[in-house]
Amino acid sequence: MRTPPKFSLSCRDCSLAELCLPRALDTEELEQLESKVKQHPVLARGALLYNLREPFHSLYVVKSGTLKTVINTASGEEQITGFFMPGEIVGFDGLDTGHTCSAVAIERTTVCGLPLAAMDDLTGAIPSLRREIFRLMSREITTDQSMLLTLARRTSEERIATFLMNLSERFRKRGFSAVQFPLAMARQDIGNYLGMAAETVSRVLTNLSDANLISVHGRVLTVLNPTSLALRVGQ
Amino acid sequence: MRTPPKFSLSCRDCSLAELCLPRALDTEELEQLESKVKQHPVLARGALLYNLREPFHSLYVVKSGTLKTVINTASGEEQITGFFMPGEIVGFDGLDTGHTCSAVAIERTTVCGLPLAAMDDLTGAIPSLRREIFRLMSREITTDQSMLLTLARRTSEERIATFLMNLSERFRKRGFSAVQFPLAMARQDIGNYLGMAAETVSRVLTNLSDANLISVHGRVLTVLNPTSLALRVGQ
DNA sequence: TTCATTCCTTGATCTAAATCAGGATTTTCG
DNA sequence: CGAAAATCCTGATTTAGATCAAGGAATGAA
Repeated sequence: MRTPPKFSLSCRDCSLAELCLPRALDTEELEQLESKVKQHPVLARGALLYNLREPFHSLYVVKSGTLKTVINTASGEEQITGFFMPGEIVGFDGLDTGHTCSAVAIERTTVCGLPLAAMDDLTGAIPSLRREIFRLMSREITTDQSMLLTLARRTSEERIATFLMNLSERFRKRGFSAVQFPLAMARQDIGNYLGMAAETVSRVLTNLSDANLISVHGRVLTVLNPTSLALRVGQ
Repeated sequence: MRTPPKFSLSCRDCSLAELCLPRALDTEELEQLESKVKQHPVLARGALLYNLREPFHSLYVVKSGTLKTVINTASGEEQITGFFMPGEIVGFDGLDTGHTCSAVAIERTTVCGLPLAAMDDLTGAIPSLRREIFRLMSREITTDQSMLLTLARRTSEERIATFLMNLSERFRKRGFSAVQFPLAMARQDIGNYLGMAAETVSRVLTNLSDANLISVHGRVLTVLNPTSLALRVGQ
């Protein structure tokens, strides 16, 4: 069996501003923001970016790799609340009373951060940045809520189809291919996130492959028939 | 059968500041905020506070009654994403590209609002208000995410127990009884929210009543054994 | 009050997906 | 590289909860 092409996505020389706040700021404001952005050491697979209950330190932008956010329950169980791909911001959960989940790298991942103090100052000084942060947080709320729609009373196939279409759309928005992208997370993690057993994830992916809607080679997913796949979402 | 006592919860003469931003603002700032808060006509049962896709107009605080937020899918199906009780803020979903859900009164409800322009000005002028809004939005993100935990791989009893404990805690925080409170929403709505059939909601409530953990009379729910009920959550 | 509507409960049946089990494949790392 | 570990796939069985069905309370309007 041929070795599947390994590929990874990254935003080289990224900055928080470039990646996440397109057109919201003018050049001077961008520079102000840039100057406050801190680089962060590379995260190995399994490394923590921040931990549950830790006080808020920074907002982070993923430059390359993938993070998952996890709620750890008392009994050691874990529930994944989100995956974060290059260009996406993670950390909004921590602004109230510290982080309510942990952020873990599921592969080698690089990020940069905007520290709290800088965020506090800049959002006061730059109205358009303030509005942009409000917008981004609002979008996170919307995203989480649409996830409720994905979980409640949906079949396993509908959940997987929704998940794949969602990934595709997010990669497209960030300038990557919407048709072929890495599926960095394990079946176990997908199942955990979507509220189903890993075995079921596997079965559904097999079914979708057999129906020629997708193909999966190693970590690389290809959408063969986006239209038909969208139908399986079945709103 | 005796008629159950009807009771409703309300925050009389409430203001956004008093209800939601305790201790964050000084007297002068409070007055600034107060002066911008707009009263809103009473909402009858079933009335819309705002509609899906409507541009953002205000943040609203519930003074009395209950609202639900609903995503309407193309096929006419609806998914409830949240319930909002007296003292809680609704509308954060609209700050990005307009409202992504509708807010509907499930009983006679009164609210007051903070218009966008006022929010924009005041969050610029008052750093502590800005931080408070960030905190409130962060909390909404956290709430939605913990809902994912409630929905994913939980039994129907665990979901209902979680839902009831959550309501109890929210009423307690707002100064109402944590032990006896109104269950304003229909079984159908609870089921929709928790991703289960209305019949199952009914069965689980019956089981919990039979086990003497709760009692339900009309719209009034009483928690008879909070400790045992908490165990049914099964983290 | 009475009637109509909506809401709630309970029972019987059916099904999607969990669980259990085993083997195959891929990845990791010394 | 090669062995160990992790991950993935597929089949058989079981079960929680959906669905179908019907009668009973509560609510609201006339």
